[in-house]
Amino acid sequence: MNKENNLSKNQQIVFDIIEKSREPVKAYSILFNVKKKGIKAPPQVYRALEKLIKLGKIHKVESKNAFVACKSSNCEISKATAFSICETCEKVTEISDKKLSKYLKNFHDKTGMIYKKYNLEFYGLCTTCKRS
Amino acid sequence: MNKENNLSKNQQIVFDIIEKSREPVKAYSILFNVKKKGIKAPPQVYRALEKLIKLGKIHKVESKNAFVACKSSNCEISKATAFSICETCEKVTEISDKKLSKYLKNFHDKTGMIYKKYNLEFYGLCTTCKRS
DNA sequence: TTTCAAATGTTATATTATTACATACTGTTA
DNA sequence: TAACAGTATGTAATAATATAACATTTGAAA
Ligand SMILES: [Zn+2]
Ligand SMILES: [Zn+2]
Ligand SMILES: [Zn+2]
Ligand SMILES: [Zn+2]
Repeated sequence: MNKENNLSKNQQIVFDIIEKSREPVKAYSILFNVKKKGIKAPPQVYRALEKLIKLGKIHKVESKNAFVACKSSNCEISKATAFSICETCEKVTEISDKKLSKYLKNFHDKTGMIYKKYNLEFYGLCTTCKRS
Repeated sequence: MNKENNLSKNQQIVFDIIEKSREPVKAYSILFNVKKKGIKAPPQVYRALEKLIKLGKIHKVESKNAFVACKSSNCEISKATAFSICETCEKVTEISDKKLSKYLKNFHDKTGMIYKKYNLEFYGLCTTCKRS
């Protein structure tokens, strides 16, 4: 365990990769990149990912099977995630919008189901790609 | 082509499976179920799925890698999808809530990105599982 | 009837994720 | 300290999901 932040060795290694990346990282890309650090097999990566998600340090972008570090300091444990995804350049940005999250946290459907978590993914054109 | 609805043979076969199911269906479960109808290989299923999604006849539940028939008559071509997913029984329901979809269609982030599409997945406890 | 786009058939392979089991490390408590 | 529980690690094998590539067929329209 790393005393600073409670991450184990493998968890820290995996987190560092994701945190440094400017784009969502795929599990096998992580695996490839950490071979030199002694992580050799998929389960080691997937376990670290699972824990990091539980801790809210990273999120999975479901439609891309890829992982991003949490950029929104207020989602300690990630129960409410929103992303914008550019369909052209594939850039992914975490949306932290108080109003949006409030709206969605308070949303109830007709059936009376209890919502504990949500994930929202917007697809479109980022400002850079819009211009070109 | 089936004149009734513009679906090709394979598309119709795949759609029928999904439509009849009370739960989201996985691609390889479809494949298994259509072997008897002459569809033998993954690409045949994935192509049909892709087309059906484009047509808005089905949606992919991203966090489950599974497919459901569209229940909301107003999403002809599916650019705005929302689901509720029970974490206990895995039941998935398409949410059609005018206010919600209006809110999300009009949502804009700070960056000025243009949104063309979204997918929202709520996780929680359905009314049945809540009781037990 | 030529033509073109869409759909199909087929083989192989790529990518993503989990199972299963053995071992080691960590902190807590008897 | 010794025993214990919970967490983390290492490793091999395999399951599950998805796509590439290429040949062929079909169907509607010009
Ligand atoms: Zn976050
Ligand atoms: Zn872009
Ligand atoms: Zn729908
Ligand atoms: Zn349920």
